[in-house]
Amino acid sequence: MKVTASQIRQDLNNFGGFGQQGYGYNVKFLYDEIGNILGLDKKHNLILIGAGNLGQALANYVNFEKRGFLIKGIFDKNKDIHGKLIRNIPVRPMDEIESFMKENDIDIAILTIPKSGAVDMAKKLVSYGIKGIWNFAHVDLNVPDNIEVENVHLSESLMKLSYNLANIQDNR
Amino acid sequence: MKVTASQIRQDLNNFGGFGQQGYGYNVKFLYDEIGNILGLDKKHNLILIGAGNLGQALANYVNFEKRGFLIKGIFDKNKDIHGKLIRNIPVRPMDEIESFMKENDIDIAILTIPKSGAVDMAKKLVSYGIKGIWNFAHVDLNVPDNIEVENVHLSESLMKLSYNLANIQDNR
DNA sequence: TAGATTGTTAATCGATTAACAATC
DNA sequence: TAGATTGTTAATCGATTAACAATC
Repeated sequence: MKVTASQIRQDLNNFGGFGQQGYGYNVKFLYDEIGNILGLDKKHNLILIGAGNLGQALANYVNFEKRGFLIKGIFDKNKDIHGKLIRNIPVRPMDEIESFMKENDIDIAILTIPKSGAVDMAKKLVSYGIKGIWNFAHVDLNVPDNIEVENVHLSESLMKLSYNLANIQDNR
Repeated sequence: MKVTASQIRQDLNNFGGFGQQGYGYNVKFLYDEIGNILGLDKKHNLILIGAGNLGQALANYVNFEKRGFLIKGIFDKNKDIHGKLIRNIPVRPMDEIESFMKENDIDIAILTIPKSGAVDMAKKLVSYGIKGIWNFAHVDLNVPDNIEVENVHLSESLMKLSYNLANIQDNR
């Protein structure tokens, strides 16, 4: 993973001591402890905004559920797919988001809509009481400090690959 | 963007001077120069390995083409979708990858297959002469130093969001 | 006791920030 | 000339690495 032993010990020590000097780490225990540090012991109810290819891909990804991230509702502005089931969850119209959030104790929204509508949607979600946004739209959202935004900017990732490809001979 | 003016000037200075003291930056010129630094002036031919929801989402994303990343071939192991057109590109069986790569001057592969097959596929791609891999499988690939790998590990991203949500009150 | 491994302090390195010179 | 803005050097900060103590 290109991390030194020293780095791992330092990192772990920010959260406490999880091993035994001279003996080692209990891998299962350490794994669970890291999960707790990351907050994976807590359950989250999510909604998915935007049921395009990317949204559907995320909805179908089972491993998130294993980690306690439960997709409760799916919303899209396209009328043609309203009622369509994705992993047994019906696609709902956008104007039901507010009531759905209140009834289902939602704290995270996955944003997989085009960037044109993303900033406005983020504002609305905040006003409805969202706590975190997993943002796949290619824009930076402007939200209050107490709302967590985690960006997945795929175009930036691809440009990083591009840069590294163009500069291989310099690096190595 | 939570970057200071000083930081931007330092960063740009690693590549040269793009502005005029006392006057400012020519935005269009700077934008193009940054594109050149990132290697966006170069064209790349890509193949997509794995035509599931995520693969299809990426194939349908037009903006990559604008930046010079052209998806030339799509491959999947599922026979049922062989021949299916995604943005006018037919899905091909996996065993055609090698010959296709040679005939079409491919330098980047997008890996959107389950992690079980990803490590082996990466090895094969390297042996076929791939230069870069955009890896969406939830594993770390082990490839030679001169091959660029750019990882998009969505589960890590979600865990970061989880951690930040669990620790908001501490941070702010 | 010797070897191995984690915890913790100190040294080193690199990135960010601040300050100021150069220039329009 | 005054104000504004970039380029560049120096100071500060934080993260990585190295060294060693503690412990099995």
